[in-house]
Amino acid sequence: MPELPEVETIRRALQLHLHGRVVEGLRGEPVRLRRPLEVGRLRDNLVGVRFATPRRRGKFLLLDTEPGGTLLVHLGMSGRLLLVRGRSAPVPPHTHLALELDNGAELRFVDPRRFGLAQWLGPGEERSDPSLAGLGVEPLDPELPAVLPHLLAGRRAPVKALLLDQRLVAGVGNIYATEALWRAGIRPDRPGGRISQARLGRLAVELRRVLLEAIEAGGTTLRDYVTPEGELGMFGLRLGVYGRDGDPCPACDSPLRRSVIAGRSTFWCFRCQR
DNA sequence: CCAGTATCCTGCAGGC
DNA sequence: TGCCTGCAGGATACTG
Repeated sequence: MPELPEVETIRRALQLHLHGRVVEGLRGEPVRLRRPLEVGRLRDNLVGVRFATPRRRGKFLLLDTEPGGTLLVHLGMSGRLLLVRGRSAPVPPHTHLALELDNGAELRFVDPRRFGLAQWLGPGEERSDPSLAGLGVEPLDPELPAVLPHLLAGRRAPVKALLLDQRLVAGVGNIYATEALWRAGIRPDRPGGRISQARLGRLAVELRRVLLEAIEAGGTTLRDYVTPEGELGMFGLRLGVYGRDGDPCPACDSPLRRSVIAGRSTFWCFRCQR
């Protein structure tokens, strides 16, 4: 469920609490995630190494190690990373991987729906990894406004579906695509190639703004979002339209509508968005 | 190449 | 109370 801001929030927490830690042990089960979890390979490569500065690319976390190699993590819809103090804490269901750290804490990967991913990337494998190689522009990249018109040019698919396509823009998910389109005043079902330059400029600005605000707020809380420290994210961004079918539009009081685009729920204002 | 749909999973809320 | 349905922050393998 995490989108870019949630993943970035986790990355920052890991920067504080995982950076510099050495892996002393690893537990896991060979469960089928998006790709099969290769426990043996993870253990062989991770035990004894030290975590360096964590990176993010789109919704992926890249946990680099010294002297080399990377633990690649994607949280899918329901994945969480938890940093747990002490190893006697009860292990909740769907904990697929646990890294025992040299300060007595434990990094756990929990993912009930198993759409997520945890995989070892050896030095150099990052470039050849299929899901990383195809990722599009980072939406916080200053070049986004210049690039967005080219990405959408000639496309007839709904602009919302295009925003969700990680090969075009990497890191935008259902919530922030929905919110950015509302802020920009663009109907989510409008064909991507039929939006004026000026309005695409506004979309790029609003997308950037909503992502930055969400990062500032430490992500968005829907139901069960939890920071890596295991605390509920209670200071999440206040959403304008997502999940508010039938509620009055915060801008014009018209009842918000729900429709389905690219198989995903979309919320929008018939009056504000054209 | 592009657009649209089905599918992988579990948990939970709401209706009856 | 229980059972059933639909829905969930994602990505990808298909089909036309």
